[in-house]
Amino acid sequence: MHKTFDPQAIEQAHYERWEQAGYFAAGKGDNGFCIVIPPPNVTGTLHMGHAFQDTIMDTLTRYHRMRGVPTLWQPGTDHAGIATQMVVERQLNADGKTRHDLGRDAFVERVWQWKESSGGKISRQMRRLGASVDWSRDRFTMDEGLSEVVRDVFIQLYDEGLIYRGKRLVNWDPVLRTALSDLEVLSEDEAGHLWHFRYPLADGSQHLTVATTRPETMLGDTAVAVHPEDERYQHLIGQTVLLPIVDREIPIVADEYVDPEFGTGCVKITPAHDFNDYEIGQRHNLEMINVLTDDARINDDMPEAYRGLDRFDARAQIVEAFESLGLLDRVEDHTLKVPRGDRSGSVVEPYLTDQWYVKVGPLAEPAIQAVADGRIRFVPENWSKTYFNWMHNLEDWCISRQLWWGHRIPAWYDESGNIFVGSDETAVREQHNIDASIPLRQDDDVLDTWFSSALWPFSTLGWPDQTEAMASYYPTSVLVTGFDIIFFWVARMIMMGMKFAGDVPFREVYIHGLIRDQDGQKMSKSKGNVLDPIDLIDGIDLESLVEKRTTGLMQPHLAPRIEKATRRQFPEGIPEFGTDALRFTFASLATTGRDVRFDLGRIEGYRNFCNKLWNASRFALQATEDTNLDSVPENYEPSLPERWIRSRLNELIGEVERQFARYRLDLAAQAMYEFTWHEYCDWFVELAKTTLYDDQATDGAKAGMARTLLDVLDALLRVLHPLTPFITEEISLQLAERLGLGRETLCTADWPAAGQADPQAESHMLWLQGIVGGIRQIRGEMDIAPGKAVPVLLSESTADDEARATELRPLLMRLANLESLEFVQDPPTACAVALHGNLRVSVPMAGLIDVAKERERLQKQRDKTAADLARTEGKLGNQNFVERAPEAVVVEEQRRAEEHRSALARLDAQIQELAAMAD
RNA sequence: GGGCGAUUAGCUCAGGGGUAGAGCGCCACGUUGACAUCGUGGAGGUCGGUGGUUCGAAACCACCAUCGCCCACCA
Repeated sequence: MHKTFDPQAIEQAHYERWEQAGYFAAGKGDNGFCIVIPPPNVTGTLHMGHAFQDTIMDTLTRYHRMRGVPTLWQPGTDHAGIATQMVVERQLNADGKTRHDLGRDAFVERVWQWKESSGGKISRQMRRLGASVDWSRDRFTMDEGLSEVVRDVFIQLYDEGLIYRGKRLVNWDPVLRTALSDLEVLSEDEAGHLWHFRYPLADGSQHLTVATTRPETMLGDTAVAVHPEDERYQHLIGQTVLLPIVDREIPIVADEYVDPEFGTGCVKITPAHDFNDYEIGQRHNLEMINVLTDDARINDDMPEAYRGLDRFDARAQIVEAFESLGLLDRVEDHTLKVPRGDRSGSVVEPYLTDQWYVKVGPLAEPAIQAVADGRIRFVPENWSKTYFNWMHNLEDWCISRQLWWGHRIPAWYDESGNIFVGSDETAVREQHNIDASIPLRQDDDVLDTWFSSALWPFSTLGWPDQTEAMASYYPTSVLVTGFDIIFFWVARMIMMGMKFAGDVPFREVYIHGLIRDQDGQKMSKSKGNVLDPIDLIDGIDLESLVEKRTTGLMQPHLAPRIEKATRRQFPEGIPEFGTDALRFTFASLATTGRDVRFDLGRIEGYRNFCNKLWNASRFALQATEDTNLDSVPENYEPSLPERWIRSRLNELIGEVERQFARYRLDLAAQAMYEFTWHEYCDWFVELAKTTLYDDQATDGAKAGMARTLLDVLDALLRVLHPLTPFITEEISLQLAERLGLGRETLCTADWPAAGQADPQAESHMLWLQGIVGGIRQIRGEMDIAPGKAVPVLLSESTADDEARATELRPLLMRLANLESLEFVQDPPTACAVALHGNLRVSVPMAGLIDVAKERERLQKQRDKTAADLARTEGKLGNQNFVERAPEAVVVEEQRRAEEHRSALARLDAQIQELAAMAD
C-alpha cells in the first residue's frame, strides 16, 4: 500500500467494476427500500446541491442494501421545459436565428439533439460521486413510457373534470411569451413610483385622484373604486368619471377591498391587468379591456398614439400626457413588489388568455390528510407546517405553457372550437366519431414540467402496469429534497400519487438545507462563488478555476471582481480531496433544518481522516503480514484491549444505526470519525503494538491480536462504506483476501451486527486511559521529551488498582513510555504527581522536573479543584437541593465533594512539601 | 401582515434540566518501526438580552434584540 491515500488511483476503476457487476440493480422482494431521485435537468451539470443530496441518498441506499433489504435507488432526468428550451434558443440566437425560423418540428428536433449530446454529463458526474443508482432503470421524463403516463393522467383528470380549460388572468412572461404558474413568479421589492392622476367626473364638477404604480394600464380602466364607508367619496358612488386620453365613461364603484388609508383612497380598476382588479371586476360586472399584446406592447385596440409601444415607453408617454393635460397631481417615490418570471427575469404581466388548469381542491384534501395522520412524515417535522399552510391556500394550477419543448397537451380542436381530449388524433376521432374529412388541430401548448415530475415516483416504477417494481417499492421509502421545491414538487407528487397510484408516494420526506459558500452566500454564477463538486474531488489549478468562474457570465463586467476574489481565496487553486472526503464532509454538515456553509477547512480535515484510515489499515495489514491468523488457539481469551475495542465497535454500530434511522448523518459521521481516529487509531493500534511487537508474546496471543485488529477493521470498513465507498472498498478487497473472506465487494457485504457491550473492559480501559493521561500530562507540561522514558511510582492504591496495574503493566509501560513502574508505600517528595481517584501517580524529579514549574502546575490544579469543590459544597449546602433533587443526584454530588476534598488535601500537602523542599 | 429558523470557543457547527463539546485555527514540545494529510500536551466560552418556571436553566416558558428564509392582493 502507498504511504498516502490516493483517491484518483482507485475511484473510477471501482465504480466501473460495481456498475458492470450489477451491484446496484434493484433487489427483488417485498418491503423494499426505495428512493427516487429528484430528476436533475437532463442537460444540466452537477452542482453542490446535487452532490450533497446525492451523498445523502447514496448513503441511505448503500446502508439499506448492506442490511439485506431489497433496495432501489431510481435514477432519471427531467426535460426541464423552459430551462432547456431557453438554452437551445440562446444557441440559435448566437447564430442570428430564432426558434420561429426553424419551425416547431425542427426546433424540437434540435432540442433532442442537444439532449443527446449533452445529456450524459450529469450521469457521468453522478458516477464520480459513487452514486449507487440502478442505471439499467434510468428514465427520462420525455421518454416514450413516461410520456404515455402523462397523457393517461391528463385524460383521466380531464374526464373527471379535474382538468379544465379557461380564460382567466394568468401570470404572463412577455419575454418567453408563455403563461407561468404562481410558483414561477418571484416578487421582490423594487424602487418605483406612485403616480397620482386626476380623473375628472363625467359631469365636469370636480375630479378624483387615483394612485397607480403602473400608469400604462389606465388605458384599460373600467372603473374607479372607493371604500363603501369612506365619507369623502360616498356621495360619488354610482357616478361616473371620464377616463382621460381614452375618453371612456367609467363608473365609481364601492368595494371593501379599497383601503381608505392608502394613497387617496381611490383606486383605478383594470380588470384585465391586475389580479385584484379582476376580482373587483367580477363582483361589479365590469368590462375587461386588454391593452397589451403578448410581448407587452400596447395593442391595436388602444388609442393610436400608443399602439405598438413597449409597456415602459407607453408608461412614460402616458405620464407625460397626464402632465400636459394638467391631470398629474404628483409623483411619489414608492417601493413595490415587482413580479418577475423566475427564468427570464422579465416583469410578469397579469394577462387574459386561455389556459389549462388542474382543479386542485379535490386532490389536495387527501394529500393534506396523509400528512396530518402521519402516513407521510416530514423530517424535520416543522416543514409539515409549511406544507399545510400552502395546501390550505391552493389556487388552481395553470399547467399549460406556450413552449415547444415538453409534453404536448393531448387535446384537439375542430373548427368550431370544440375540445376533444385523447391519447392521439386517431383515438380522438374514434372515440368521438369524427370523420377523417373534418380537420382537427392539436393544442399548441405543452405541459408545465412539474406535471410530469408530479408523476415521477410511480411513472418510473412502471405504473400503470402492475410491475414488480411497483409491488416492491411503491410507496417509496423516503424523498430527499430541498425545501425550495416542497410546493413545486413534493405537494404535487403527494396529490398525484394518492390519486393515481392509490397510496402516498413516499413515507418520509427528508428536507435538507441549502449549500452556501463559506460566507453564507448562495452560490451563483453571477456571484462567482460557485464550487464544482468535481473540482473538489480532482482538484483544480488557480488559472483554470478563474477561467471557469469568469467565462459565460451573464454580466461580463463582474469578471474582474470575481477573478480578484477567487485569486484571494484560492491562491493555490483547490487541491485534490477525493470523493470520499467530499461525501464525508457533506454528511458531517447534514444537520437538520439549517443551511450549510461549505467550508474548505472541513473537507481538508476529512481528507486527512481518509488518510488516517488508510494508514491504520496499512499498519494492520503490514504488522500482521507474517502472522498465521488460523493459529488462534481454540480457548483463546481476548486481551483487555481486544475486548474493549469490540465493545466500542458494538457501540459504534448501534449509534450509527440509530442516527441513520433519524437521518442524522452528521452524528453518524461524527461517531465514525471518533471511533476510527480516537479509539481504533489512537488507542487500539497502539495497544496492539504491545503484543505484536513483543518478542515474549506467544504466537497464540499474537495471532489473536492480529485477528482482532483485522476483524475490527473489517467491521469498521463496512460501517464506513455507505459514507466513503471508495476507500473502504479498496482497503476491504485487500483485507478480505487476507482474512480469506472470498468477498468481491463491500457494496453488497453484510452490515455488521452489533454485539454486546463489555462494561468491565470499558471500565478497565478508562482506568488505563486515566493513568496514561495523567503521566502524559506531566510529560507535556514539564516538557519532558516524548522519547525520554520516565520512572513511575504508584501509591495509595487499592487492591483493584494493583490488580489492574499488574495486568495492564506492559500497556502502561508502552503507552506512557515508562522506564519503570513500581508500587511504593511512601513516594519521595520530589515528584511530579497525578491523582487518579485515590491512586497517586508519581514521577520522580531527579533531572526531569523543575520544582517551581511543578508547584505552579499543581497550584493550577488545586485552584480548579477548589473551585469545583466550592460549587459542589454550595449545592449540598442548599437545603432545597438536598430535599428536592432526586436522591441519585444528591449522592453523586456528595461523592464528587468527597473526591474533591481528598484531592484538594493531597494537592495542598504536595505543594507544601515542594515548597519546603525549595527552601 | 402572517409563519419558520438562527444566535454556544477566533472560525464552522453539534448538544441539551444536574461540572460546557467536536473539527479547524492557535501555543508548546516532538525525525518513537501506519500516518508530519502525524503524535502528545495546552490555552480559549458568565451558551444574544431581560424576566419567569425549577432545589437547579445554556437547555423549558414569555418578552425583547439582531440576522436570515418562506408565504400574503395594498393600488
